[in-house]
Amino acid sequence: MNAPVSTPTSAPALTKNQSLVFDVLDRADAPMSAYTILDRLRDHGFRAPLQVYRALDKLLEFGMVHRLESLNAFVACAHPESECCGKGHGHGHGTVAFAICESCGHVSEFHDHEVDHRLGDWAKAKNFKPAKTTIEIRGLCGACAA
Amino acid sequence: MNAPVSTPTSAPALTKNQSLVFDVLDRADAPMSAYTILDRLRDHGFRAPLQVYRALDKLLEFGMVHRLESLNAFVACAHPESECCGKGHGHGHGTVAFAICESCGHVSEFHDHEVDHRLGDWAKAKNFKPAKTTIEIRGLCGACAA
DNA sequence: TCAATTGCGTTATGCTATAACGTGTGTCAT
DNA sequence: ATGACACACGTTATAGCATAACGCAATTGA
Repeated sequence: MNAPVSTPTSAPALTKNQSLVFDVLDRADAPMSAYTILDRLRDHGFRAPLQVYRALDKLLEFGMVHRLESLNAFVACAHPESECCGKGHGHGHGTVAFAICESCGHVSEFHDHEVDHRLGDWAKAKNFKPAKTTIEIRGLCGACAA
Repeated sequence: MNAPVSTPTSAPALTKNQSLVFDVLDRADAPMSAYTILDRLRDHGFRAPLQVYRALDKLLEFGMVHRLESLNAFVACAHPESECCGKGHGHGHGTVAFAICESCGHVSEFHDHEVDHRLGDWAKAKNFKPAKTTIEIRGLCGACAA
């Protein structure tokens, strides 16, 4: 009784734990640490960090969640349109960048093809084979800077 | 007897602890965690993580060391030429990017003005005020990919 | 049916980072 | 000089992030 359950709607079928973790992240308006997610899910039977980390690993693999390296925290992917962020099966659309407001915590996810291109060129010139690229801008969002 | 000691040579005068930490990083051929640095310096009287973290904080502030967010580790700045990386007093030269080999651990530090420019444009358009930008490419270096 | 795979739960542990306290030492305005 | 201040330092304790290693249950498919 622990296998993924296919939903009427979208992409890869999520297990119960994966759904719970994703829903928490998707409803959040700021990144959450694994332990914060754990606390949110105690009422649903979560007791240990591994339950969260295992779900997160899968969600990351599915491209439904991003990890913010500079925060050790996680966010739901902001543009669920089909194969969002690179691996799914489809094409994805390259590296995603994040602008993180240090005041309100809000995160904007965006993509810049030219940036991708420049970093790709550098890699090619150096014979470096990129696996995963992290771009995170920390600062103040428009609302908070005002 | 705990004040910075001015050296004949370069930039900001470092205290004993700061020098020790910097030397360890500078001699390393891969990023080091704070705790690894601590272990390297036990023989020099280091006993606690804070001794390392405090030194690192200053070295980061001086722009002599970079933190790799995706690794929770630190490297000495690769181009010590004068005011390296942004804050010193001088101008610096914008955001630095890192290519991190997941096989041999080697880190290449580089700068791409166009990438800076594009990210700056995005920020301007969104009215976002950047404070610090992280760019890290993980993958395989030329030598290891071969 | 049986082996392989995957998800799950639990306990224990390890790694990363900082809080809070007190000490000593230089600087400098008074 | 002296006292206020800033800063580096040392120590203990604790907080926060992540994974190892064990075993069980269910699904899949040869």
